[in-house]
Amino acid sequence: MSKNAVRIKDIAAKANVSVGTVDRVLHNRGRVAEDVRQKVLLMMQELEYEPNMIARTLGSNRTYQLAAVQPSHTLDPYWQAPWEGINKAARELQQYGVTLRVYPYDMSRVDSFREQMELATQAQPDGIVIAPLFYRESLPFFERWQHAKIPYVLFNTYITEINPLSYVGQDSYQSGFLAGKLLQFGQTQPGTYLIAHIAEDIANSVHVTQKEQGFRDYFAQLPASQTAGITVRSIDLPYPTEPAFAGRLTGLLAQNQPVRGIFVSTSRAYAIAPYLQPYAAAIRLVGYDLLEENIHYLQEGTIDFLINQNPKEQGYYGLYALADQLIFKKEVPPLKYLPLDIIAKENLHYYVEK
Amino acid sequence: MSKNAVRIKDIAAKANVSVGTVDRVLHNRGRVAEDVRQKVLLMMQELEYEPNMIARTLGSNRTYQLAAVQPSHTLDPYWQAPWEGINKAARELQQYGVTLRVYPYDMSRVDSFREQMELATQAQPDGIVIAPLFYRESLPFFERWQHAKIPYVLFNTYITEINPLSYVGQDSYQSGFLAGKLLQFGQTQPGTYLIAHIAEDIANSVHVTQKEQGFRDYFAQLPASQTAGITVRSIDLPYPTEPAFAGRLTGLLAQNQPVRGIFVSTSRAYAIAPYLQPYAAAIRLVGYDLLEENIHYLQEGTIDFLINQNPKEQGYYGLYALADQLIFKKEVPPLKYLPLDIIAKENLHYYVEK
DNA sequence: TTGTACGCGTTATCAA
DNA sequence: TTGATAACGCGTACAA
Repeated sequence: MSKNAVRIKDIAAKANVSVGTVDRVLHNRGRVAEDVRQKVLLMMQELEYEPNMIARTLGSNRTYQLAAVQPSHTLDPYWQAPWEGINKAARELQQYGVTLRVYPYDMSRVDSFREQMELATQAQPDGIVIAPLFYRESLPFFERWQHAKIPYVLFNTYITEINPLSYVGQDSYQSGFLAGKLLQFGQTQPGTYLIAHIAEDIANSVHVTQKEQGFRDYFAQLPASQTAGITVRSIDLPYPTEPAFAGRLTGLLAQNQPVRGIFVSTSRAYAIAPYLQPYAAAIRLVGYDLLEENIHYLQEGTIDFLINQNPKEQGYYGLYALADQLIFKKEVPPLKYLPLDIIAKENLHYYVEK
Repeated sequence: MSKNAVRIKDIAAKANVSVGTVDRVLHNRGRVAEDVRQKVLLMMQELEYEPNMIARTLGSNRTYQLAAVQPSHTLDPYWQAPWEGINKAARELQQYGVTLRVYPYDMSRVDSFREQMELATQAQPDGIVIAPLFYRESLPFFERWQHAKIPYVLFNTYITEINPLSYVGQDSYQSGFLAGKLLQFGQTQPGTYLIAHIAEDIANSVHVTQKEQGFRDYFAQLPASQTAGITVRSIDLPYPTEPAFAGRLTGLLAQNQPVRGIFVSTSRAYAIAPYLQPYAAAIRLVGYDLLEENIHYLQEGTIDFLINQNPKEQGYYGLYALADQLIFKKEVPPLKYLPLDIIAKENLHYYVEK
């Protein structure tokens, strides 16, 4: 052991009290005379006491029930990754007495969300990680948790006006900005750049709005010499399976001013890719996330870049934020932005491996 | 605690022996009858015993002296990051009894390398992480370590023909390939693409050779329609401070066939950037690593992309590989490629923050 | 308000 | 070749 490990016992000796007393001031359990308290506190500072977390978790038989609320990973492929990240963290934290319960909801049904949130709340966990895709429906639960002093961590979707322990995720605005660069970079011809929202309820999704803002701001900040003849448009598309989808899309592509690039604001770039194949490299396509379908079109060349939001890491660090707070008593940053990885065909395999 | 945690005591009871005996078979300490040994082993399997690492490290007062050998972070800015990563890991591992000693060498002096390697070896550490920039001079030490059964982990620079516990770093070939894409992407005009080696002893550096190979292969795999009129050349430049440097470089830029892009094979893109400023965006520049000088030119626009080799993570995971082997008895993958992050002005701030 | 003693799961020592 | 038993540092009843 690091030779100079200061123990609770050392403080007790130096302060002429018992280890029980030191323990009480250490955890503010009360029942200790003020003057004694001060003396112990002083000794702790002098000796630079650092609690031994190993011994602490071994000694206390405390367990921590953590809850995770996210869209079902069996219903939507994107949510597989966060689910894995959360479970990976849970396995690592098992030896610290952590048990995890996941509450998956159907992201196409608000009532499913509310139902799972209610279940998670009823279980009275010691902490909650949540991807709050439904804005309005989330708020009342946050209030209840705040009142019950249950720490909760947001991931994937940021919601202002509330005070989570932490938010773990990507900076949507910056990712939109970056998408703009990837579409326009090296292109000199005039034409149209599209941002496509596929089956999104934009009004209820801060997320997508921020991406669009970033995307538009990229073009706005370009020098005038480069923006001449360039149009930026946003389009709303229905679910890819709807009959209207194909018609709407091909209509857009057949317009007078040629389309130079399309930025898909969600992970559904694969739905657009087949329609771009006839245009070969003439229309750039940038989207999000390493779904199997996206990977396919990236390798094939129709999708030029994918922006990876590190979904697995989002889940992983989300749960760890709770552990840092509850178990390790570390300071938890209120905001943890994960890097936006730019993935091209050539560096793809690094990401699919892990 | 996970209620059904099987303890050494449970095995002892089920096998009708004492915990001492179980401990002996668990660690192959010998001094135990073969039939008893088999019985205990069987019980362990039946109960699916998983050792409690927390209790183990608390009980054993073992300490682990680890050594790190890398170029001095005060002499070359690149090595600041790995140094930080190693130290971060060391801090986290402190409570597991890990102490770290760093042996920095002057990367411009072979004798300094040999000297520090000798010191590290003399200290008889329990494990070593090393960035072996000097190929030939490393080999004899690896042999000594192998003989002394000291596990060692390579990072940053891969050396074949030896058997380290693990290599942590980037895939040089792929990064060269990727650099090719970033230079050529979206460019249609004919011209020259350069790969510049600045003050590199290429013969003794597998590293750089692999980068060049990847770079050339990128252009080789392009469809013929895109490679017409394209030349790929490699150039060796002296130290940026040498008088010959500027002359050589400006001579290259003034040639008949216009230069479309330059790929700098090391972290010294900043040395070339000033000479490209007159050409504005006409010549793309791609390099490695987030050094302060590189960041400056990236923000300013002269450098288009930087490939980040995750140097901090290299150090961090390098040390952790040793800990996983020695302390946590986890399986250590022989190869851990870190992602090649593509960094543009727009996503820069994620990387400088962390 | 304070101190004592035992338990957490494992390692390590020493006696049998 | 075995089995008790005291550490490891801390939490926590319970007694004083």
